[in-house]
Order: sequence, then C-alpha cells, then structure tokens
Amino acid sequence: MLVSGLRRAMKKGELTRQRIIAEAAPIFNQKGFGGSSMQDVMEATGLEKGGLYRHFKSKEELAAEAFRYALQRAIRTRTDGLDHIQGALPKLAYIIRRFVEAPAVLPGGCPLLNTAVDADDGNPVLRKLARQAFAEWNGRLFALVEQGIAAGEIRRDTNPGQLATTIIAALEGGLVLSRMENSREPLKSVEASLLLLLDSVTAPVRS
Amino acid sequence: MLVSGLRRAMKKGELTRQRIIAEAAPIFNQKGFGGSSMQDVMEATGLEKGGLYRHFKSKEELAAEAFRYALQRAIRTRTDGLDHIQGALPKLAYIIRRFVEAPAVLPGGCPLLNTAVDADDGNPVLRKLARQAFAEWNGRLFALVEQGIAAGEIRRDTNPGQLATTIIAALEGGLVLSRMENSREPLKSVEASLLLLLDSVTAPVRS
Amino acid sequence: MLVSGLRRAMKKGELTRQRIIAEAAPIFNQKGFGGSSMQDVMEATGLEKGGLYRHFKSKEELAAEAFRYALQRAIRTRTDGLDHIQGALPKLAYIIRRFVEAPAVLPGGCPLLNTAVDADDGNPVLRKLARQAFAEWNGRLFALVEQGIAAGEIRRDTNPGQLATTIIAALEGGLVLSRMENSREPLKSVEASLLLLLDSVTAPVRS
Amino acid sequence: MLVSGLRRAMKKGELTRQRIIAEAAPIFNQKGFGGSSMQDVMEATGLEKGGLYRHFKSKEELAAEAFRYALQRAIRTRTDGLDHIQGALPKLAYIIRRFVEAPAVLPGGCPLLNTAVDADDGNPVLRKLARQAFAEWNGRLFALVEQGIAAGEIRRDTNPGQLATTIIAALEGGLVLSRMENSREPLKSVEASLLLLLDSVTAPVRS
DNA sequence: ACTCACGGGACAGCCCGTTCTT
DNA sequence: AAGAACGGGCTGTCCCGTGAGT
Repeated sequence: MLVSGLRRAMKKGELTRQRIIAEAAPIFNQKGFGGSSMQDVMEATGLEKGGLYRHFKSKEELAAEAFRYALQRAIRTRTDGLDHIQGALPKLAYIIRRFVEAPAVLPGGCPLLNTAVDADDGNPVLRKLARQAFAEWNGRLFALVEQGIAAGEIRRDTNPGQLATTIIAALEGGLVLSRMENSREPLKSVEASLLLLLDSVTAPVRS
Repeated sequence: MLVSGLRRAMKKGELTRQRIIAEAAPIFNQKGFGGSSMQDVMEATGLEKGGLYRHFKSKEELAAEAFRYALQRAIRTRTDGLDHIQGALPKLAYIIRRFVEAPAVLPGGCPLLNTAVDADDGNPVLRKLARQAFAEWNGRLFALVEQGIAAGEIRRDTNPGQLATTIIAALEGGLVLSRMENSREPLKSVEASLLLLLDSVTAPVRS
Repeated sequence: MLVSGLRRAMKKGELTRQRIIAEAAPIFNQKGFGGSSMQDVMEATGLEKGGLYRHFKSKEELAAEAFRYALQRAIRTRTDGLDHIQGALPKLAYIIRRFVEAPAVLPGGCPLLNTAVDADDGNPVLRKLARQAFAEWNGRLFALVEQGIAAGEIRRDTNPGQLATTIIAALEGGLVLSRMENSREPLKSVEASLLLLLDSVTAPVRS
Repeated sequence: MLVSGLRRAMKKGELTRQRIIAEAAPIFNQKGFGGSSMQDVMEATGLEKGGLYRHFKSKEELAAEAFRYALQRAIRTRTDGLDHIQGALPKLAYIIRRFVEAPAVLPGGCPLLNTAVDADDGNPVLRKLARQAFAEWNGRLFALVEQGIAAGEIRRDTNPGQLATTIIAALEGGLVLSRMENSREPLKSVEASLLLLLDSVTAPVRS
C-alpha cells in the first residue's frame, strides 16, 4: 500500500532507478563490491552503461544504494510479524526463530555480514553503512531486553548489551557456517543454544 | 626449534617460497582473493612477476598456500597452551578466553571466516579448504565436549555438536562485530555469554 | 558506388568496425595470428584497447573477420573481369594470368595459403575458414573445367578435379617461391607450365 | 654408419646438443618460431632452461639448427633411393612419386614451406636458410632436366628452370592442400598432372 | 654440464567512467 | 532518458634470457 503509493508518486526515471537498485542488490551481495562489475549490472537490468550512470554517479554510489535496499529487506524479513508477539522474551525468541527459518533475505547471505567482511579494508562508505545497520539492530535488541527487565520477565542481573550482541554474533556466525556447509544444522544448533540462553536469563516467577 | 630445524634443511628456493607465502597471507586475508593482486604480492615480497610465478603456477595456488599458512597460525594461536589445562570444561573456557584475548592471528581478521565469506561464490578450491578447516575445528570442540560428558563434568543431556557449533559461531560472529566497531566489547560480550552457557551445561557436583 | 552506398547506410560504429578490419587484415596476413598483437592493431587504427574490444569480443574474432575481408579481396582481385571472357579455356587461362600479374592482394602474400599454414596447428576457427575458401575456389575451377568439357573445348578424358587442384596448388606454391626469392620468375615459370598443361588438355578441333 | 661414426666422435655435450635439436625440430616445424616456446623444448627434452642455453645462445640459434636438421631429413627422405634409378626422366618421376608417397618428413608438414611462410616477415636468419634450401633443391632438379636434354630424353625446347620450379611449386602447394583437407587426394592430383607434364616434355623416340 | 632462481617485459582481456549522439 | 563509442588503466599469465650455485 505504502509502496504502491510511493510508486505512484514516482516519475519514470525514479522508477528505473529503483529497478536498478533492486536488481543490483543480489549481485553486490553475492560477489561483493570489488567482485561485481557494472557489466553484471548491465546484464541484469538490460540497460547500457550510459543508462546506469545517469542514475548513479559511480559504482560506489550504486553499491551503497543496493546495500541500503538489501538492508531494508533484511530488517523487514527479520522483524516481520514481531508486533503480534506479546512480551519481550517471546519477542526475542521469535526474532531468533525467524532468523533461522528465513535466513535467505537475498541470494548471497546476510548483506550486513557480507558487507562487514567485504568492506573491512577500504571502502569507508559501505563500512559506515554496515556499522550503522549493526548499531541499529543491536539497539533494537538492547531495548527489548531492557523492556523485559523492566517488565520483570528477565532477570535484573542481565546485561542487555551483552545479550543483544551475543544473539547477533551467534546468529550471523551460524549463518556463515550454514552457508558454507550448505546445511541448516549449524543455524539450528545456534538457535537451540540461544533459546537455552534465553531460558537462563528468564526471571523466576514470583509467587 | 623444530621450525629452525626445518629452515636449516631448506634450499634457497623453498625458503623464498615460504617467505612469499608468509608475506602474501596477510594481503589475501585483508583484501580477499579477488581484491588482492599479484602486484600487491610483488611489492610485499620485493620479487618480480617472473620470480613469483616460478614458485606458484597461479594466483589461486598462492592464495591456497597462503590460506593454509594463515590457518595453521590461527589454530596454533588458538590452541597454544591448551595441553597445560586439565579437564574438558576448563579447556573449553580456555579456548574461548584465548580467542577473545588474541583475536589478531593475522591482519584482516580470522582467515577462516574471511575465506568462508569471500569464497562463498565461485572459487571452489578456497571454499573447500575453509570447509575442511571448520570441520576440523568443530570436531576438536566436539571431542572435548564428549570427553567432558564421559568424565562427568558436563551434563549428559548436552548435545556436543550443538555446543561446539554454537561456540564457533558466536566467537566468529563476535570477531566480525569487534572488527567493525573497532572495539573489544562485542567479543567480550560473547565471551561472557559463552562462559555462562558453559555454566549451564556443567554437571551438578555429586556428593 | 555500391560501396559508398553501403557506407552511407552505416552508423559510425559499424564504420569504425570496418576500418579496424581493413587495417588489421594486412597485419594478420603478414605476421599470422600468434605473431600479431592487439597492440599492433591499436597502433594501426589509432584506437585504444577499450575501443577495439567494443567491436570484437576477442582477438580471434577480429582475426576471423580480417581473414574474411582478405579473402573477399583475394577473390575479387583474382576473378575481376572474368565475365568479359568467353569460353572455359580462355577463362582458365585468364585466371592463371591474372593470379600471376596481380599477386599482391594484401601485404604478406595470399591470405588463403598463409592461414592454411599458420592455422595448421590449433586455431580451428581460422582453419575452417581457410578450408571453406579453398573448397570454394576449387569448386569454381572444377565447374569451369566441366563446362569446357561439355562445350567440347576440353578433352573428355580430363579429370576436372585433378586439373582444378593442380592449378591452385601450382599457383599458390609458385607464389610462395616468388615471395621468398623476391622475384616474379617462379610465378612466371608456373604460369608458363600451367598454360602448357591447358594446351595438353585442349580438345582437338573437330572438322 | 656415417652417423654412428659422428656419434662416436662426439663428446657428451655435443650429443646432448644433437638430441635437443632433434627433439626441437618437430616443435618448431609444427608451431613455427613465434609459436614455439622454450618451455615446449624444455618439456620435450627434459632439460631446464639453463641446460638449453648452454648449447644455444638464443632461441633463434636453436630454431636455425632445428631447421637445418629438418631440412637434411627432408632432402634425405625425398632423394632416398634416387641413385638406383637410371635416366633423368625416371629420376624426376621418382622424385615426384616419392614426395607424394612420403610427405611426412616431420610432424607439421614440409619444413621448407613452413619456414618460408612463417619467416616471411622478420626473422632474416630463418628466411635466408629457407631460401638457400629452395635454391639447392631447384638446382638439383634443374641439373636433372639439363642432363635429360643432353641425353636426348627431354625435348630440347624445354626450359629447365621453368620445369624445376613448377615441380617444386606444385608439390609444395599440393602438400599444403593435402594437409588442410586431411586427405591425400590433392597431392595425388598434383602427382598425376606433373607426370602428365613430364610426358609432354618427353622427346619423341628417334627411329 | 646442468639446475635453480629470478628479472624484466609483453600480451590478451576486462573494467570503470566519460562523452557524443539520439 | 538512454544508447553507442571510446579512453586509459590494470590484472593474471607467459616467455626469453641471465647468473649463481652444484
């Protein structure tokens, strides 16, 4: 609804721009910045060089937009349906399960981690974007944990930042392992361990 | 000692070859396979193209050797001193602490994870090497957990594979976060959580 | 006239493409496929690498086009004015004389023979092209001989294929000798012998 | 006999030199000068670079020696048994037949023609060698024709040079065609035509 | 007499980005 | 707004030849 609203407001050029981004995103996500060529994007979009460079003034700008797009999709996929869940702990558990069940945001794995590793040397633009994205994600989990503590669901001695970071680290690490082994098992293992960890920080029921 | 013994037995060519590998390893680890150029290796080693290609018949072969070298270093760094520790649980805790304290095996982060992400598309040679390395690491932790269970240190209902995989995933994920934030905190958080997890699988003391 | 008509219909790119072919043809004809470099073509055309590779996706493709171009020129040169000649025998004699008089289709000798020898090992693309060209040439002479027999100009016991092949072989062989000696004499000798051979297959005049 | 005599007189170094030449000859004959690499020769001989350059001061020198060797073989093959034939005309016919029957002096076709075409541009050393070889061959045939005229076997109005050159040109041209078509037919055709040509210069028997 | 090690240079192909044209 | 044409640069690989060492 919102999307079609935006679409309706777009001129033709802006629409093409969005199409390019959407079609470039999986390429950059799979091959990385250096490994992707404008030729790849040309083939994917059917446009010529001139057509691409009208919308983006450099490969880097396109990559940044593609990353932003991939990010948005990742966030949406991973938080979809979260509002229907009641309680901080169930929400955290839901996030973990959802990550494990629907890991394929885009072909090529998690854009966050990919960019984090890929842009580790050089490319400060992408690096900064990845940082912000991680910080946001971390902040959201952090807030959830805090809410859980405030609500008495989570033990008071729980460190919210520590828990949030651990969940993210374990999930992303598990995703890498799963992609490499071409098997869901590593992610399943991480899921089980994280749910166990959630149990261990659950506040004892007060009577 | 053993090393210098080997070194003494090397002819000049083999020595140069080893030097190239040692000097190429950080390059490939930082920039990845596609992002590294033979020119980079030339500058790092002081050799010319002809000199390099005498020792390696392709860039891929050099990258594979460099990765093997990096791997060996990683394993050594992370398992150094492990023999002096008694008991499976202390050993696991030691491995976790050591990973967090000495994360910088080589400039550019963990070669395992880097290669896993970098060689995710294409490059089956490196991909296979990374897989084997992860499998080995996992196997080692797996064995430790099993020993702990057999020795009564770890609860019988613990899933060895699940625990091993989780430790690896969380540590590697934490390392990525730490590198990106340029701070030790993420790794420290993961460390704390993993030690907590170890506590929760510790078998209750029998009286 | 026809040419300028075609030219007028060409876009700029196609025109450049044709210019490249025309300027690359003598290079490939002189140095062979392996002996010619894209650098040579760059210098001859004034274009840069990027400019060249826009029109041809590989050196081989360019070489093939250049060979086709050279071939066309060779055929035109060698059959020019043939239509004004009456009778099969005079036509054959005309072809032989024309070959000897105007041997320099392109710098570097006959593209047919050059390619046949050059692409003898490897390069199946060029090899195939040369084969087809020879087959066509042979076929044309073959047909002429057959017409001569049918018309009673040439003796009935003449083997058309044998005569056609011999003419081609002797002319091409003579051309090689002439180029090497840097003298027209070898070709002149072949010409005389071939005309003698034509005499010996001329049907006796019926009374 | 002569060979073994030479061999017996050779030191080890000279023997190696001869072995290199013999093993390099087919390579240069097949791939040409520019198309052959010292690496190819290394593999064929089992020697290293340094070993080769001890015996030849450059690739060109080796190629020249290899060509000389190939030449000698060609001449021997094509004139073998010639002494047992009586009469100039039978000798010429024998040469033609022998060329057609045993065209494969070395893998890669006739070294003479190959070098003539290959070294057509540049490489004056090989070019000169090829010229000399052709001149010698031509001279031999020339002498045979002259003897035939003197002996009354061949018509007095025959031009010896013209006939000699034609034979060579047609045979070499036919060889190229045969190699290309991968069939003996072209050579067979040339053979038949040349024998026909010999008939037409045969002096009428005096009664 | 021969191997090992290395330098220096070339070559084909690709890629990013700009400009001209439509 | 998009396509066509082109420039300049870089990369992996190969190749010839030299010199130290054995």
